[in-house]
Amino acid sequence: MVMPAPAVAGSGGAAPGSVGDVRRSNLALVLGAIAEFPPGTHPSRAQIAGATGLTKASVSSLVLDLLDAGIIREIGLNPQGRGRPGVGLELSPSRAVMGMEINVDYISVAVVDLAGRVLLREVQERDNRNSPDRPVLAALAVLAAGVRGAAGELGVEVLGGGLAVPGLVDPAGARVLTAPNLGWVNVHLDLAALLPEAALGVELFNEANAAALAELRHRPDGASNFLFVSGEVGVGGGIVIGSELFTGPGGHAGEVGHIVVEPEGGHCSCGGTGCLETVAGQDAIFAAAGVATDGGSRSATMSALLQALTAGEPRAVAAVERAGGCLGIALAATARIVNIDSVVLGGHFAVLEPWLRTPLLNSLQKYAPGKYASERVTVSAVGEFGALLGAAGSVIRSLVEAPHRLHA
Amino acid sequence: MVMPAPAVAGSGGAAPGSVGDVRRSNLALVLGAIAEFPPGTHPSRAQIAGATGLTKASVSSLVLDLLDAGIIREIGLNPQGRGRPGVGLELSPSRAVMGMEINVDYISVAVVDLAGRVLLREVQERDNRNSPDRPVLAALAVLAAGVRGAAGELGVEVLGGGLAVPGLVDPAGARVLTAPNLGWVNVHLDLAALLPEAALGVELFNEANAAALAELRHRPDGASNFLFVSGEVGVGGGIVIGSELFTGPGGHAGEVGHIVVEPEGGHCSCGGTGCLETVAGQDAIFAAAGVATDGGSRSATMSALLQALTAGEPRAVAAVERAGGCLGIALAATARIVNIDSVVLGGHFAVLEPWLRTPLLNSLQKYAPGKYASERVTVSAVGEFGALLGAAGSVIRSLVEAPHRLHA
DNA sequence: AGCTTTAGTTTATTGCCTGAACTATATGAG
DNA sequence: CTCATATAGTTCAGGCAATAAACTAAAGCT
Repeated sequence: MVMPAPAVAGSGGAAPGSVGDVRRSNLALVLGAIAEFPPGTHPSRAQIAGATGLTKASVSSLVLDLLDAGIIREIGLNPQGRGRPGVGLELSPSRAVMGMEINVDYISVAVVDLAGRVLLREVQERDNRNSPDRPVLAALAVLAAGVRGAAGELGVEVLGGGLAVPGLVDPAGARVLTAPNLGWVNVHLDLAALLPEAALGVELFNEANAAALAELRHRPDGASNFLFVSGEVGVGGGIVIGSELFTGPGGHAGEVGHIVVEPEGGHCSCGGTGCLETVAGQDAIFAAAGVATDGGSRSATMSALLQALTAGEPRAVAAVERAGGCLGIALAATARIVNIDSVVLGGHFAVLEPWLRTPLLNSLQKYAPGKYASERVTVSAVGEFGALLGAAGSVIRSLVEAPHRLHA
Repeated sequence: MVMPAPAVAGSGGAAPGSVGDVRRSNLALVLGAIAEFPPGTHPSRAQIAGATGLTKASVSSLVLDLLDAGIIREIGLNPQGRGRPGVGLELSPSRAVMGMEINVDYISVAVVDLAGRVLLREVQERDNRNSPDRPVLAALAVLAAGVRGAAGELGVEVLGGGLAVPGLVDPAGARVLTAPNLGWVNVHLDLAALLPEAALGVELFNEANAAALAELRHRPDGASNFLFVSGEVGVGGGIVIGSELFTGPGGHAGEVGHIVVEPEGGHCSCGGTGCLETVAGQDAIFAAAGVATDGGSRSATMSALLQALTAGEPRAVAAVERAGGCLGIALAATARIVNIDSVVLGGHFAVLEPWLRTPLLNSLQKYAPGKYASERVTVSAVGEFGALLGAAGSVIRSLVEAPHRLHA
């Protein structure tokens, strides 16, 4: 069940294909095969040979490199009727990466081992709205250092990290171009300070994109093509195509929150007019539903909305129905442009799904008939920690795709 | 100027990376380097070595294979001041592919040599509207056979072909899923019959996608990321990202004609509501402008529209302005979803550009400020033969990317 | 003519994968 | 208990492709 088209020159450079590239490519192929085995099952070298098409001899040699680098380890035996049992292999549980998230109401970190298990997680409530970047990053660094220390005591080495933020990030690296709800514009982050001396450094992700990757890993239906819609204060999106995040040429694809859904609608913080976010963002829904309570916490307001919906209060119901209808228009456009037929609702869209679903499906039927089957409109499987887990998972994945970056 | 990230296992299969894959990858790398040199300049082996990063020895060996396969040939000498002159190389002018197109009002074929020169072209007017597929394909086969014979007399061998049709095609191959203006639904085409015994067979393309690829090849600005919008009876689109056609997971990305631009608008032939095509398709514009002449030819109606516009007739001007405004809404959505910042107008959008441009730019400013610079909204460089040339070019390109399919 | 410069080829070396033979370790039959 | 069988994993010779460096080829310059 492996099937990646093995590319040789991993690191995207202009290097021509040479013989050594084959080694790198096949290291990633073998490591990817190990990573893709179902959790709990530990493939043997022979099984990997079967899955990848490489010979047993090659796999043995490649596995040896990965063992030496400490990326994988041998674990137990796989008896199988007759014959010598295979030696189980798994991604090393003593190597890990750190997922980190900065959001409007909190900062959080998690340590995830290479096999994808969450070893530690810590959330700190913190009002980051309109807070400058440095103190936020300093607080995050303290949190990260503490968790990293705890991981060290468990004998786990943190190799690198991923940081998710609710805004557009510079795909090249360490710059947040705009994060309206944090009040950040073109902010350069000192990512290295978050995890000093980590072998792989820290990568920066858009929150919705990271959450989309977490969905990819945890989807029960195993979908490999979908749009993840993240409903927070803003409305974000992450497009997954062929089990890869699709970011577009500039790195900011999937901005479903700013698709025009009401040409004569209101102004948006992005400068546009009639964007989905002006109808279906949290603030917009709260206001339209009449539950906005300035000063109150966001989760309290959400509780009030849910209560109003349960009570069948017309204003609340109408607000959510309008949001659902407009979400449908945006998803219809997405289906036409990137030819996606599957949607995962996250954030408040997941919470409000019982009330949102029918107007959404009606809208999709009206504007993009036949493009989305109703069973392809689903709710997030990972919940509120999606961005955190996705940021970590993405770093693991990039290591799996280029293991030579670590020793070897 | 070469820089493709060289992938080893070209043919997408599950084959693991072996040593021989390096050879295939580098054959494509060398051939690509030759193909990308400006027309008229013929690179030497040494120049290719510099461009690709391979050593002179490797290039010599790879070039020998390509010469043996007849894909390239040596042509003249490149003196350069001191030193031994290099031997020029170019894609073989005695090998060619055939571009073919079926459209509403005509069928056409062209023979294009591997260097991209159009050797022969033939257009046959024919009313294919609501014509069944077999007679159309039979007529096309006759036209193709004639042109192929003429090419043979020039000493040119036709290796394969590409066929462009105005509808959604099955990415796997030979099926037209739906072509509303031909009246075709789920039609299987016997492509092999078009070019019997051609080494590479015949590939099927969507018309707008093929035209987008032709734009890519002929753009004066060298843009490698853009949306091509094809205005015909229907409105189609082709998305080019990183010099590659982006087709999405199902193969039908870029359907800009069916983005919702007027949520309370009219019904569309696709079953949707308020699609761009209902406002900006040729029939819609003609009707709104009051120049619809049933029975008259399409080009006569277009002339009437241009005359009305030049005369400043309010109804015609308003129709085009409305189309431009709605086109802006669709392009705004595209910018958000795939993060594209450049648009090429084709078909009637190119013809109407003088009247369309201002309302389009105003609309983009209103709905997606900052996403498209006005100089990134341009008119097609290839004109009406885009689909034809693009279909041929795409087949050449696939040969360049996998030269081992031919002899070698 | 002879020096310099650049193009292209030849040769030895290296790295990696493959295939086949070989060793290791389990189950099951007699 | 022992031997046949089956499967896992390793070792070793062979081949292919790229590299580096030396070498040959063909021009201009003095």
